[in-house]
Amino acid sequence: MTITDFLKDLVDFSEAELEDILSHFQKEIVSKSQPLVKQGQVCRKLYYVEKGIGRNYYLNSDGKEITQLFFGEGRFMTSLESFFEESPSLYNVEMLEDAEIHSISKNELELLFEKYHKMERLGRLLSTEMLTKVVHKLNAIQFQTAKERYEYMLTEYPDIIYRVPLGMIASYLGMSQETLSRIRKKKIRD
Amino acid sequence: MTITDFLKDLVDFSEAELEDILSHFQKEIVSKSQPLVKQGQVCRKLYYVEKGIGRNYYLNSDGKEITQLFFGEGRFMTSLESFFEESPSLYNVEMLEDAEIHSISKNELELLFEKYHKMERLGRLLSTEMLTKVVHKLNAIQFQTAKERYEYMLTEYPDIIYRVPLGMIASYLGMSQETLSRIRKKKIRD
DNA sequence: GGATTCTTTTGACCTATATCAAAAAACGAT
DNA sequence: ATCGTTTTTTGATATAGGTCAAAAGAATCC
Repeated sequence: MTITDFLKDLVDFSEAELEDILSHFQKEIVSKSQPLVKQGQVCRKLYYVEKGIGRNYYLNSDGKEITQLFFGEGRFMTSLESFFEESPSLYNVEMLEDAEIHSISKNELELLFEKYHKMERLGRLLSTEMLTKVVHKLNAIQFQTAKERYEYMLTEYPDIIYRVPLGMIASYLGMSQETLSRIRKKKIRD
Repeated sequence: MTITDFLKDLVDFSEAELEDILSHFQKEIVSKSQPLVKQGQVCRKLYYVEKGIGRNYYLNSDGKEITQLFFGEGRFMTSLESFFEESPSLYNVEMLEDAEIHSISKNELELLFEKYHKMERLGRLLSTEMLTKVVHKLNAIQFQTAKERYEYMLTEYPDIIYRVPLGMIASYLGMSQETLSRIRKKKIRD
């Protein structure tokens, strides 16, 4: 879904508003694995994923990559706490495939929030959407068995699960790659 | 912190705006454990906690209470996904002490969002604040040991940790009460 | 199209944390 | 203060899922 359609769907902007808003976004073609945000930097951009899948991840104390969130097509992506709190990012952000994204800086976004009531509304809706998404994940992680978490992933992100490496999904679900491999194997048998 | 001060701090409303907005909130004195939202109901109210501590929790398949979030003084509280998605609540919501809260219905809130650009901004700020809070918790839960999660709780919610029963904190942190008890004991020794 | 690198699977073993059960301590109401 | 209830602690035991290491399978590249 193009960013234009996406914005229109969420809030009924006039053509003029929409044009103005879109003019503040920059289209970027980024290649797989190219870092968009690095752990430790303040992330000052918000991205819309038009094509591709993004993720944010961090390196734990053993140097292992832990994926925190995936961002599919038609989603806004950023290093959440860093962007909102202007704090050093806990995460790296990258695309997992060659991708087309649209970026806007925090400053410009703030200006748009000031300028348009409807834009502020858009911001609120995106925030709450992201919030419910994270709450769902928290539910899944907190008290479910590894198998149940995998099943959650299957229903919640069927599009993503077959497009990204197993190890990333395992870390996203809070389990080791070996465990996920074994669960998946068992699943196929039943 | 009173709701009036809280709102003023976040967005610079005029006196008239503030008065109008506050007139849509209802002050409620609720007693400890009185259910505000029940699992399965759609939660259509947002609460501001002026005095007391609230939580939402659910009963898992074994009938055990699992606390998902605490809401301290000066926080907005609701059953997040239920309120935003108008879906049946996964959680019960209650106060853990006799409390003073201020409630507003979703409808009235929406009207205020329509009416005031600044109100929409307030909604966005609250949403993002809640979002970063949940992201922090997710970080803590996903890949930390039980001990590390307890330490996270100590720094993030020092006010709450000594005011609510151990079992609730344990379930909030995704561990058994016994484990938390043992961790705490060890901590005291060092 | 074979060599190289990356990803997934499999097996053996280990550990953090769960569970169960019961004692001890703290709390609350009379 | 005392009885009953709730909460916390402690000990013994069980297990889900982790770690390590190596093999098997895919993907990528000159």
